[in-house]
Amino acid sequence: MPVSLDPDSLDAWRAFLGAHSRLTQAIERDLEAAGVIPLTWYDVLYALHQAPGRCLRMHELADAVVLSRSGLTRLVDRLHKAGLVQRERCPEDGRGQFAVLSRSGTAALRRAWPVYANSIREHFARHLTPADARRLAKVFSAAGTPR
Amino acid sequence: MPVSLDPDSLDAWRAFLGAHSRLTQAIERDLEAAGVIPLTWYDVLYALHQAPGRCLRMHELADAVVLSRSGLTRLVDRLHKAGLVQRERCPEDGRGQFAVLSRSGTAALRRAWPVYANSIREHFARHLTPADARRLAKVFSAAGTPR
DNA sequence: TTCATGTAATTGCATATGCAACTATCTGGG
DNA sequence: CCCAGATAGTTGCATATGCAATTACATGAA
Repeated sequence: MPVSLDPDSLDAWRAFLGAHSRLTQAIERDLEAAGVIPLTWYDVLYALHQAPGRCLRMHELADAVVLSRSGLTRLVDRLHKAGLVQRERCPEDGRGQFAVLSRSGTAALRRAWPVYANSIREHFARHLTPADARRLAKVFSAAGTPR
Repeated sequence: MPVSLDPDSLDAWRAFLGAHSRLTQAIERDLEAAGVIPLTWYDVLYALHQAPGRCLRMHELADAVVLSRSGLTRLVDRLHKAGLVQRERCPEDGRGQFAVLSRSGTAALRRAWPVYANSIREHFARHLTPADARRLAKVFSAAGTPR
């Protein structure tokens, strides 16, 4: 096992970490200021929106948003309390629960989108060329995935 | 204000978020398994290590690791309790505190580095060409920074 | 000098999150 | 059928973090 790392890769990693912190803070600030749902809520609702039937099993949703099972349970609790998702028992598996995007959830997603899109463009996309964007999407889809 | 975002940039953003979650989890797991300090501790000690005199004012350190003042106060408390940093009053400003990297802190940093470097390479750098790494460092240094 | 205003850091409180333990259910081998 | 072991989800507990309030000090204008 090699013990070092080439300096450019290390620079890239450090820049990546720093950018993530700054970007999520900046975007959360914009969302908050506009009075729309926060980033983590958006991610969950978006994952449900993409899913067939606008619903997913709890563990699928946890994987989709990269959160622990327990973390997701409580996040969905909060979304449910806010009326943005419903919970449904799974008919084929008595242990299972579905999280289902509600009508209010869809509305919340739609209201947040212009703010979010703007914020992503302003803080993030603005710094990328079209080629960068494509390359970045490709590289990061693979990163962190088990070999 | 435009209301949309080109699809490639959105893909890049989503990939970026997902990659960050997966990568930090994977790397934390490796660090934990090897019995060395966690990522946030590493970041703080590294920032101190880079600084002239191996010490920084609390607010400089907070900026360096992108953490709130209160968050940093408590993180430094934990590092102090673990013996990895010392605290010192600032002679020119009675309100100020320095966080100073201790001998144990330097040792902890040195022990963690091979594990961390390996983990960064394995999970992250492995997916990048040298040109990617340079481009990425450049792009992310700017991202999230005030205009 | 003195006081109003601003800044550095810490603390109280609320929230978010993971791990481990737990409950309920499913599945397959006897 | 029945039970052992696996899996889905939730909950108790500990930790990490931000915001707002607080304390202590600094600075500059009158």
